[in-house]
Amino acid sequence: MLMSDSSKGLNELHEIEQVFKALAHASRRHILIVMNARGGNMTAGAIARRFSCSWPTTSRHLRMLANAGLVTIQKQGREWVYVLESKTLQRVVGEWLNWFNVEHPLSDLDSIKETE
Amino acid sequence: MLMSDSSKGLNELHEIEQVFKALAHASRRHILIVMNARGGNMTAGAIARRFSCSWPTTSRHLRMLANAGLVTIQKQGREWVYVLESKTLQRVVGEWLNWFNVEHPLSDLDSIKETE
DNA sequence: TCAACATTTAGCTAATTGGTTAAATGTCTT
DNA sequence: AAGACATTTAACCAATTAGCTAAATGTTGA
Repeated sequence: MLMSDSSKGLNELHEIEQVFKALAHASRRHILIVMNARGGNMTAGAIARRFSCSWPTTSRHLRMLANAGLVTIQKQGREWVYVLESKTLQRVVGEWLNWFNVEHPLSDLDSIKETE
Repeated sequence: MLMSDSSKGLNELHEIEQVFKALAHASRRHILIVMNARGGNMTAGAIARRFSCSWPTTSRHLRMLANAGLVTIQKQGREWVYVLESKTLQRVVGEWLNWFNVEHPLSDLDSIKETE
């Protein structure tokens, strides 16, 4: 998909937003860790059985992870297989974190007016 | 402070929880980025002036960042200087993220049938 | 086609969060 | 001591979130 620099910037901001919101809840972080430990692929049922909350609640957590791009879904018959997208997780969080490694010239952000 | 292994584990979980909750809001991530760009030290006023929301709102965001250990406070006269703790940020988020780099022994369980 | 299965979606409520304005706390200057 | 200054805390309200139960969707197999 072609897009302008500013659209790309907005999309990146949106991605960061979705990812950090998804990571804000302990259950969702836990789901990612469990999926990772089990090789990155699990059915919804296998995930839901590991948690004490109801299936619909886990289902919604999974949807939020999917919206953030941290998992993808592959329907296989009547099972839905969730696939951990650890590359996306690494990229989005890692790149954000990297801002705090680099020396940034003051002039970069100094002129930006916050408007939120 | 001395503590048992399990207490240490609980404290680490608590730290992760606080940090990811703090990072869940765009304004708080923004505050960290601005502080970093300005060298890691800013007064509450200098921070608050950059945002369009009211001072008490920014003040609360700062308190949440402080509770997570991502900033510390140094009172200097009538000014409160906030200090970015980028080491803590790097350590907590980086170590969590690192789980998704490593091959975990549990992934051997992948071949074991889950449902029973 | 019917029933059992795997899972999500709908609809509701309780708890949490983020925003506001007004009052309070503590410091500096004269 | 008085008043300006820097900032937080208190109290309140609106929006969002996370949990639940019940109903719906789509799949498999007799």
